[in-house]
Amino acid sequence: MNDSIDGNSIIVPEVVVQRLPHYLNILSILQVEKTKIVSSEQLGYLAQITPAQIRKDLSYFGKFGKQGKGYSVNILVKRLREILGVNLQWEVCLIGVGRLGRALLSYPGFAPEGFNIIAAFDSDLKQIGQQIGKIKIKNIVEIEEFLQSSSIQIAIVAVPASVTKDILNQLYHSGIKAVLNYAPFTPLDHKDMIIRNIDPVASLQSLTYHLKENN
Amino acid sequence: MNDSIDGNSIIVPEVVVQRLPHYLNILSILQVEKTKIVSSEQLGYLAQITPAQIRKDLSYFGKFGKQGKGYSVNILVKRLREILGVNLQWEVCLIGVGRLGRALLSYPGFAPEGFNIIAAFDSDLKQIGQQIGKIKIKNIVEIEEFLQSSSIQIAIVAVPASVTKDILNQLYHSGIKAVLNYAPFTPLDHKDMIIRNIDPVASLQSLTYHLKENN
DNA sequence: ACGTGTGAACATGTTCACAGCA
DNA sequence: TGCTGTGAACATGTTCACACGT
Repeated sequence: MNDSIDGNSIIVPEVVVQRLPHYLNILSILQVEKTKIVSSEQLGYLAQITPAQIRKDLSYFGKFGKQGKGYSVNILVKRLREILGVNLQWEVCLIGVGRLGRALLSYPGFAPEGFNIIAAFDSDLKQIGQQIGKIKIKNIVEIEEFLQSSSIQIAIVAVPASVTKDILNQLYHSGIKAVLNYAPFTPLDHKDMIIRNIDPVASLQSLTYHLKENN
Repeated sequence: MNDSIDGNSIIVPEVVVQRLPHYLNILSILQVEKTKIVSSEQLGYLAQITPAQIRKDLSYFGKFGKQGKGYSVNILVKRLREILGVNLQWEVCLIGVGRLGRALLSYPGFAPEGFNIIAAFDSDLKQIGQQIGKIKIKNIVEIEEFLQSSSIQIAIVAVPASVTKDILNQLYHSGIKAVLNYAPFTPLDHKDMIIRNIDPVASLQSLTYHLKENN
């Protein structure tokens, strides 16, 4: 119906892709706990997702389960890691080395998952040339040249909102294919460049909507 | 059909609520630029949302537009701020004062939007008692008592994954109604407590799925 | 007997297309 | 005329329910 082995014939809904890291996360914990087999029922309970949805989601990528038994945790972890590309190492560049950018540079959660920040850029002359850990901050004007002689496909953007649009344009023209954007944004869609936004203030604002409602 | 003035009779889809901060963001910029009137067409272009969707989204809350003209930027900003509750001040507590927690404590983006971190908790004895800016870090075991004698409804959680579940339980029993969770999570649903997750690694992993696909 | 994998039923969310008002 | 507001059409996503393999 679908297939994971030959070139994907069926389009996997984006929502499904975004749930996979969550499944993988829980499965990795089960793996550490030496759990061998898990049913969609149990996994659903842990992930707070209906068992039917889990089975449906996984079915986009193949048949991983054993009828009457459940899923092998090891096999499912292995396959999900392959599917997500998490088994690979990814080089990432960081744009913007302000307060937030620096926190991201020293965030210890990226490297163990295969995301390695190998270059950082800023437009502030006071920052440029500084050394942070192994990385020397480069001038943003050099980015296009730098990216064209590298294989970096992912950028983490932590610049002020006012320049985000220009930066995203620049990244697009430099061949960046995926962006994790921390700026409160105006993401004019670029085909072939995927953007994920992280905006804590927007998240808080959608929370207060509900708080306000029931008082 | 719906109404915003009397007690809400129609349930607003969650996706709609989550788009409102984005609209507000763009409208605020227009306001600074002294734009008086905006059509759903223009707003849609800026927000990368179809005009029909914008009109539909707004229609859940009332009729803000003028036929043949468009929307008054000022009025729409004012109303959206009221709808989201962003016109109010919100007291927030922070759980976990590690690397990430400290970055959040000094993040300058919360206060201007009415989100004020007024207390911080940790379980690490080396942290407890320390002063960061105006805040003295308290022992996590005091949190239930503290929250019961306060009106804080929102918590920002920045603790290790392994203790997230316990913390969320504790917050729930202390009457917290909304959580911004930075931990890679296992959010066993608590009714009457809304959780928004921020997980940069999960976001990156759903990005690599697409990068891996076309190579 | 048990739990997966999946078409079909259902629910939710988006877009269309146009009536109605300034 | 121009653009909103909205029912109806359409598209996407979720759940049901059961056939099938072990």
